[in-house]
Amino acid sequence: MKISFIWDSFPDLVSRVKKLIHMFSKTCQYAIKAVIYIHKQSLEGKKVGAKEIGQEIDAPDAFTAKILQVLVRQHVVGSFKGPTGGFFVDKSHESKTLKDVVLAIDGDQLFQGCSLGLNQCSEENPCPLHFEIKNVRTKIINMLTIKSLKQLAEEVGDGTTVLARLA
Amino acid sequence: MKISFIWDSFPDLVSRVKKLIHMFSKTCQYAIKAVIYIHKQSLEGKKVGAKEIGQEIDAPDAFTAKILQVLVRQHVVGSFKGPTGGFFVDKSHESKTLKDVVLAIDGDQLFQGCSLGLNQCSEENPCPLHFEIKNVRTKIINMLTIKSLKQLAEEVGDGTTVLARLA
DNA sequence: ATCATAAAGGATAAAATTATCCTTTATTAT
DNA sequence: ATAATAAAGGATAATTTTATCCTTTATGAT
Ligand code: FES
Ligand code: FES
Repeated sequence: MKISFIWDSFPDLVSRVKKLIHMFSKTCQYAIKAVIYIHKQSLEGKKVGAKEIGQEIDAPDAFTAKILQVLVRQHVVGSFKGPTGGFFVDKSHESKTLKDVVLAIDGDQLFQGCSLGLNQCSEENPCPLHFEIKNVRTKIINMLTIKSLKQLAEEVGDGTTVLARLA
Repeated sequence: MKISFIWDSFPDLVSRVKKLIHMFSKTCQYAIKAVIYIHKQSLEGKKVGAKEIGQEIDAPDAFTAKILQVLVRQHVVGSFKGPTGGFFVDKSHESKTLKDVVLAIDGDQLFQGCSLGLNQCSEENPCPLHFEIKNVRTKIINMLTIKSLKQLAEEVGDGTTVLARLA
């Protein structure tokens, strides 16, 4: 999945400072997809290994394993070692949401930090975007909490949504 | 402005995959602040140099200069070389908004790309966040277009908002 | 015309993020 | 008990983003 840009062909014409900024870090995108996949498999009572997860979400498996370590420590998902081991979720993970996944991986900058990078978001000394950003944050938090991870897993299960795509 | 984390003190306790993800890249944060500052100075008919801009927005000035090159090429701001030269805005930049700044620096991923990193955002083959993300995007675009750059500059001018903070 | 100034541009360097590999530890099946 | 399996963890590498420095080009002041 190598992404190419039109301006890659004309370095001297544009020589633009290119970037691929998303709302979530790449690591966090993997984490979100991994957790949804684990939920999906847990619906059928299956535990899954890091390798399988990596393949299903189109992420490098060693890196996926690292991310899963964090998620286990933060109790977003559970794990067992050894044969028949793997990652899973049970009753104890029921209350977790995508917001918890994002917090575990990307931290709270998206929710709490100053969007323009001032040392902290402050009502007394606000940056130019401060007051507008609140609506955005409300929507983001809503997006990350409105549906349960189980629901999201079911949507993937019935083909309504997908965790990976080919070309 | 060195940011320290509580878990830096307990590497073995947490050894978390830490990250500082914002909505905008650091480069884009600089760009936004730089453009607002240029507008502010242009209100008083002043052109400003990259060095001064860097200092006012608390960004490295050589790096700020690079960012400004891109913004000039994208016609978000204007520039003149030589003595009495510098960066400025005039009538021809009146219609530009923060959205143009973000597009110039971070590209359109935030507005168009798949939030979970699938090769492209697609209605037919949507990722689990696809339908929810739309509301968020509407809000983000609103935030970046509701106020003119001139307005934002005036708010900084009268002290309502700030581009940098000390501690 | 010459000089000083400031942006433009090229080449590198530093830091952070993403990715891989290999060893250790826990668990299960035999 | 032993061997096989899979997560946990450590070390390191590749890539991308951020940052610096130095040279060239354009412009205005003298
Ligand atoms: S978002 Fe910048 S100060 Fe609150
Ligand atoms: S945001 Fe992922 S497919 Fe549209």
